Amino acid sequence: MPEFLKIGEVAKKANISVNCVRMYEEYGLISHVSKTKSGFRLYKAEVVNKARFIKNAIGLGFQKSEIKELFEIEKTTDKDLISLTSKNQKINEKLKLLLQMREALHYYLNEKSLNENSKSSDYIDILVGEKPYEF
Amino acid sequence: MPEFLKIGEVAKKANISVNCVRMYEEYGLISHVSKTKSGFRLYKAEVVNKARFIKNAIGLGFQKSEIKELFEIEKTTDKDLISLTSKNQKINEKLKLLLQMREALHYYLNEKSLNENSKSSDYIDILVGEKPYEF
DNA sequence: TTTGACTCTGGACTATACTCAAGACCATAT
DNA sequence: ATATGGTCTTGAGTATAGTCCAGAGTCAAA
Repeated sequence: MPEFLKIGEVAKKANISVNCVRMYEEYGLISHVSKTKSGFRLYKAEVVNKARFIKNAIGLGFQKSEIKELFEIEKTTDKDLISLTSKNQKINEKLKLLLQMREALHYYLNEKSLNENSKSSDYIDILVGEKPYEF
Repeated sequence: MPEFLKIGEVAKKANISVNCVRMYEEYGLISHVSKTKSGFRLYKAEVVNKARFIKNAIGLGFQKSEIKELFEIEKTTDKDLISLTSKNQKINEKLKLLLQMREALHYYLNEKSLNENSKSSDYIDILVGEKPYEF
């Protein structure tokens, strides 16, 4: 007999608010398996991972509509692989920018503290992509 | 004699709206070097990169306040390396999630289309991090 | 010198993703 | 049985990052 979770437990485990869980459900990103006779939502344990993922993806600038699309990819026909590769492209663009940011921080944390000759403007240049980081 | 850009040129090159450039400036993320006697803002060419970066960073879920902090890192004393490493941590978390998303998509794009035995639920499991992707 | 494109300031409006509050019901430990 | 805390629905309010508009001034080419 599977143990179901009430909304508060899901919220706590996913580290989001109860209202937020309801919002995600309202938007069709997650769903409950059943309700108690008194109307309490009951969720499968997997929902916690999904909810946490949604929160993280939103923190990465994805919109709920995009996240919904990601969840529905398994239902896509072979024909709309275009939208799939466009998502992959978007992810790669985000990755590229994050790596650029990380390189700039690493430059600042390592090189600058060791090398007095490094100009402080180099950091910003690497950060915004004006100067590639390569050493 | 350096060529300065008017706000419309910055906006066009950075692929954002004129209003957006003004918002970024108002928030202290960018600034103009001078104004024409008639009051038109004049920007250095580098501002374009910075504006594009700001837009991208916002698309990655960073807030303008965080981006401002990133820009001000060069002014930080050696003492607040804590906040620096926390930023690095945040970037690494975002990278991890993006890689997870990319792996799920790759799984869907490659494995699933070739292997009829792959379950469609595997994709979601990899996507939300319930099942690591490793092959 | 007039036309059309650009810029200025200021303020209202929008979209997205929440948060908070009210009033009522449910669950359970003491 | 009752107090405490969780949950329900509905609806209003908030934060962030913008967009849009009005009315006025500016610039440059025809």
